[in-house]
Amino acid sequence: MNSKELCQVYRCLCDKTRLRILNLLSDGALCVCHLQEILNETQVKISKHLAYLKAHGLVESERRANWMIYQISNKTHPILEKNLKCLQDLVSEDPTFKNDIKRLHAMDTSAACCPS
Amino acid sequence: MNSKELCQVYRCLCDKTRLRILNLLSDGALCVCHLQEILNETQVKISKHLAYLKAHGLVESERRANWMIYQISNKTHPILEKNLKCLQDLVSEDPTFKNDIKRLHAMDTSAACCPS
DNA sequence: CAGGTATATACTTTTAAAGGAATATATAAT
DNA sequence: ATTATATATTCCTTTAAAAGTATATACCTG
Repeated sequence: MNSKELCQVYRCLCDKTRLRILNLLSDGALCVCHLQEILNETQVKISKHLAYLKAHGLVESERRANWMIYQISNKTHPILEKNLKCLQDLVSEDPTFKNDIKRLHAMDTSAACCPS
Repeated sequence: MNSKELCQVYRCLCDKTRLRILNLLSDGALCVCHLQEILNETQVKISKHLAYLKAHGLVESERRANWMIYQISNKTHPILEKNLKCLQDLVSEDPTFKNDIKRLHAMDTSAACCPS
């Protein structure tokens, strides 16, 4: 990874919505509608941020029937991995991140869209 | 540190010039003119990026006669420290960072502006 | 094929910030 | 006081990207 790619990773990380998405995906794969529900944001907003993360290699997507399942890319660079771990460390400090995870775990995962 | 502050740290990190500056300052305090010389960028550009980093608490400055000496803030948050360490790890991978450090070490530090 | 659901894209407006040119400020030297 | 040097600030133009509205696409069901 060179300096330009590194900047791009940081650009991906410097938006709160994207940090919340990455935080949730660090816990496991999720479909758009679940992210939308947990973050309580519009479909467009979530979708565009996911597109941004995907365009820069931070996440991958896979279609499952009507749903698109997103997950942290399994080809991530050490730098990104370290940053995602930093993010985990911060979860306990920030109410937003903390609450997102709480809502995720409280969520009904029996729906058709849920990755098994 | 909350999610908003975290985003701001990443915003500080998502510019190549600022990463180069932080990389150099990780090695020790430097005046503006030295940064300018090593990065081979205009005075305004360096000065504005330093102002940005200072405004967001990543660096501190101190006047020494005609010169302003900048250094990594000694009140940095663990998250930032981890990221700066990541940056160090990357130095060997990226020619720009590598070369900057090389130029720094080759530099004559006997000038009046040099922090002792 | 028609209709519904989930997601993506296009278009527009607004905002942050990057970079350059010119100018201002602070200190030092004479 | 004047001049020189180092650095900061202001003004301007341009660009990236965020958010919203509307529309398009993909897949499923009947």
